[in-house]
Amino acid sequence: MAKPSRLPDPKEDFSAWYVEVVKQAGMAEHGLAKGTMVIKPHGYAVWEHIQRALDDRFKATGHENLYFPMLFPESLLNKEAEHVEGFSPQVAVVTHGGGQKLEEPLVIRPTSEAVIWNTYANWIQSYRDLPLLYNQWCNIVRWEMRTRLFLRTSEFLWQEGHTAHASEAEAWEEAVRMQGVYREVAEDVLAIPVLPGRKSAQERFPGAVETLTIEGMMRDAKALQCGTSHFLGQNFAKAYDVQFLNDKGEQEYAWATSWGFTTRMVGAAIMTHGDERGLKLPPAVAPVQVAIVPIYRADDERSRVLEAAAKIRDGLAGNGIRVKVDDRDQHRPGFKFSEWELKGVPIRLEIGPKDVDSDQVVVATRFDGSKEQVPAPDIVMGMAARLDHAQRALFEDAISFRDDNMHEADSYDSLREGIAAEGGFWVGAWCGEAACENRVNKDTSATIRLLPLEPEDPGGPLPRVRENRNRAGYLGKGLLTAG
RNA sequence: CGGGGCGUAGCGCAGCUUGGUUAGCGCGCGUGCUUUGGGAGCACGAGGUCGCCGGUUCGAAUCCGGCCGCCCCGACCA
Repeated sequence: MAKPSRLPDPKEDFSAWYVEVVKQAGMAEHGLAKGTMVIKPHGYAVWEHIQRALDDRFKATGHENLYFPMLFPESLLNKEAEHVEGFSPQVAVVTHGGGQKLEEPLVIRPTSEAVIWNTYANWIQSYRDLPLLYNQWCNIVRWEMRTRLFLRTSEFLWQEGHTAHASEAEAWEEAVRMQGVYREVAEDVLAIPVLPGRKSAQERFPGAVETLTIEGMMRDAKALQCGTSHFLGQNFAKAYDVQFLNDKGEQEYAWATSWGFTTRMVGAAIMTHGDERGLKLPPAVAPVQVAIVPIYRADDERSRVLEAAAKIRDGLAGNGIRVKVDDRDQHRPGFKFSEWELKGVPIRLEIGPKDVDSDQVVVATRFDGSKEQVPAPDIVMGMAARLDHAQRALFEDAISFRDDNMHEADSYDSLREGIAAEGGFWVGAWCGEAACENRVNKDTSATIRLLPLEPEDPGGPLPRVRENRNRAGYLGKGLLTAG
């Protein structure tokens, strides 16, 4: 069997395991400035697949990409009261340029509502100009006190959608639609099961009327916010004076949404699917879906084996599968097996002289650790199904883990004791008062991760909500706030 | 901002208490040979402003003062 792992045991020290696996698998490393991150090719490629999955869906739902500047005058941020209060503590400010002190400091965007709505004021005059359905891919900077690779970095990559609408209903629909897109990408692409809902007032985005969220459970049974879609009402339109003439000839403030999905989700995939051997990447985002490890001794074996490997590689690549032949001479097969497992490659093919002779290939599957011999001619045709199966298996495994760690609390004591003893997600009734929310946090270190999306709708998106539907909340230990 | 840790070769570390002449070890790296079906072995070799500034001393990685930076645990947050 396998040699002892060189990674920390995720069951004993999940945090240490996470940092080590990110580094050893070649996903990312620390940058020079505090909290910054160098995203390495293996990590960036995962992000690129996430980008594509999202961007395709944005386009399909009628959005266009554009780009706004990273720098804008500090005063712009100050126009929306809650927004400035929420963000000013973590904004990086540029005070000098060209060797001189700037007359007005510039902020590095922590998010772009301010700069975008300031510009939308010029773009929107009539209801005929609406809706604006725009998105931008960019980096942003938030001066966080505590940082972790991918999960919370001072600078991170994301997309931020910013839409403007002529009616409240249309904007709300948009916010819900994009939450749905996020859920689809989280679940179908990253194989991370998420619960959709809305945030409590305290947990809302600064300046939002409602914040819709999708929440995932990581392997330490803690929650991770996986994407948010905000219904901003008319708050930003009022702050930046974005009015339009409606079809009745009246001036009206535009209705807004914004929504974001970040490089955090690379970390989320790591924390949802990894094990003591390293990553388990969902095939949909795996930079390499199939790694072929050739095994040989002498030169004649080498050429025979590599020839067979190349043939399979070409067949797989021809079917659109991301495949790589690991023909490095400086490493032996055992090393390569371990390394590809660490890097989370879903399928590994082993081809040696014996296999070439018998026209077979050994197929090793990462998610369950299985190995089997398969006739070489069947490999190419069967691979798409294997990858689909791996994708589903990761998702289903994550669902059962989450369900095993989801509980209902029927009293305050059972909630408090349950969280302390078992952690995980807890569903319980909540009176809606901030004071009670704070008390729960103080007593248990848990936060309200989400509330039902539509309280009145008995067929609403939240399962297992108690009878008093608009008073129920999912409580998960916050990933970084739990004690 | 509190608490803890660390800064010595690409990475991980020892050396520092008790100052001393060519600053070590493991991994990695280069060359060669033997190896190759679960993280190879041997030999030779390359690689260092000991975080920065100042002080003490005949002599500082080591002692003293100051500064800077990063990581980890909380509070803030995607």
